[in-house]
Amino acid sequence: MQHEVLVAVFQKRDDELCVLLWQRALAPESGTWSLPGGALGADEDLPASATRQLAEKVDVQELAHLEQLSVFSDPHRVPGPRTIASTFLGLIPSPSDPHLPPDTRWHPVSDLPQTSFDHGVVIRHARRRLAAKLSYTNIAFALAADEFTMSALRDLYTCAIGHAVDTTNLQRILRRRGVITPTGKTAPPGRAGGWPAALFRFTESRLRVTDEFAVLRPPV
Amino acid sequence: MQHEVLVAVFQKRDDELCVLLWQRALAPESGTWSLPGGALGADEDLPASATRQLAEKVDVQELAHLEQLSVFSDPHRVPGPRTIASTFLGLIPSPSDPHLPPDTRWHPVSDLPQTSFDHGVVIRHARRRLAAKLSYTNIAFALAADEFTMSALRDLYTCAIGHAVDTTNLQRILRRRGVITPTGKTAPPGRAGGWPAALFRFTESRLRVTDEFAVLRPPV
DNA sequence: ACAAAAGTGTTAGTTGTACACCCATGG
DNA sequence: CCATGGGTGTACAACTAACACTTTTGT
Repeated sequence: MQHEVLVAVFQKRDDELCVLLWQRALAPESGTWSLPGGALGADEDLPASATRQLAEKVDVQELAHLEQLSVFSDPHRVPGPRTIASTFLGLIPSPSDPHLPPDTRWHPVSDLPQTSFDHGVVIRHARRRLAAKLSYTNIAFALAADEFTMSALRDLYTCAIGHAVDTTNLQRILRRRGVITPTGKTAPPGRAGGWPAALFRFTESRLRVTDEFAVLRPPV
Repeated sequence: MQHEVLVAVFQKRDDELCVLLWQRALAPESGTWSLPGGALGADEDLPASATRQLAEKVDVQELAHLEQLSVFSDPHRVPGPRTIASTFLGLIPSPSDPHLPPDTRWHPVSDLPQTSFDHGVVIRHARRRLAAKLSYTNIAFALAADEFTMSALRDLYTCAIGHAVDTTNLQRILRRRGVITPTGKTAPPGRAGGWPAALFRFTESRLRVTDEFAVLRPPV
């Protein structure tokens, strides 16, 4: 019984949420696109393995967040010896361009190529998890730049969550929760003019739940 | 490399949330209390294995809900050959008393005995997950009876979530979300008198998220 | 001057909590 | 007729979505 790790690595690129995939050269399912990953090593746990695989195979170093998703354990999920897959969600900040091997490419999640085995399901799971956590945690820190304008952050939320987001309300929510902090600095306006935008940063760069109990919260 | 399944099975018993544990007779860690589970079979996936183990070893048949928690993969989490543990949360409805082997017993989660290996961590994870899901899903269906009064349901929430819950508001929330439905019937009052309580049932008996987006919800 | 982009403010609606009050029943 | 406990209603606070208006800047 084998054990592999699969990571759905997301990054925002050109106003699209993208996922990192590599194209299989050999059978089975040659030509289809796979998630990065590989066999679990003898003396590492799953998160360590995921980090190592990404560093080794696709030169991804700047992983800002990594979390476990579910385990895929169908005895016949892949041909050959039985292999259990532990899947992960990985996030990379936006202005960063890791060096990729030639068979590896970023694909917009809205337009995926044919994926290998059950990897398409994994990607959908990961995307749902990301969208959900954007609304009650500070997880966006792992996709954003160190410093950013509100409109950049709005674009990030918009493409990651899949629908329009109001900049004003987004700022209100994130500031009240203490998720973002103004730096005091401003960014120069674009070439079309406009008010110089204030710069913000995420207060923390570790996952934190910011809206734990929507209802049935404990009494004060 | 071995792969085992561990299940934290919860039930409300006597106004206490309880978890099912069995006491190890042999080394290692003899005398400590363990979660039910065992090795993953060659031709079953993880949920099937969890269900089978419970049915075989502790005669638990009425599992109303089962979901995956995280995987414990520390190479040295247990002595002997390396064993990866996939953990699950299992729920059993309240008026039900499965036949248990002599070494197996229900333990209130507020007063756990000494647990084996990392099983204590698993129990805490499971409990947190349950408490969280009570507030945004209909997961309580798996702990409640077929029909119940609001005060019975309030007691269930109170002991599962760990703090007082207002009956009136609980009913309002759950009815608005369509989680519970009145049956029209009433229960006779207790021996001290009082208004006969209305009976309700859960609208669905499959997990459903009822409060997906607390904020940043999609436009109508 | 004008358009673009960001800041400011307001309104209205929803949701949840806390709490007071009313009513049916058994002793 | 009273205590008990469930039902009904209201007041209040918190939050959010939607959107109009104002201000600064580059062309």
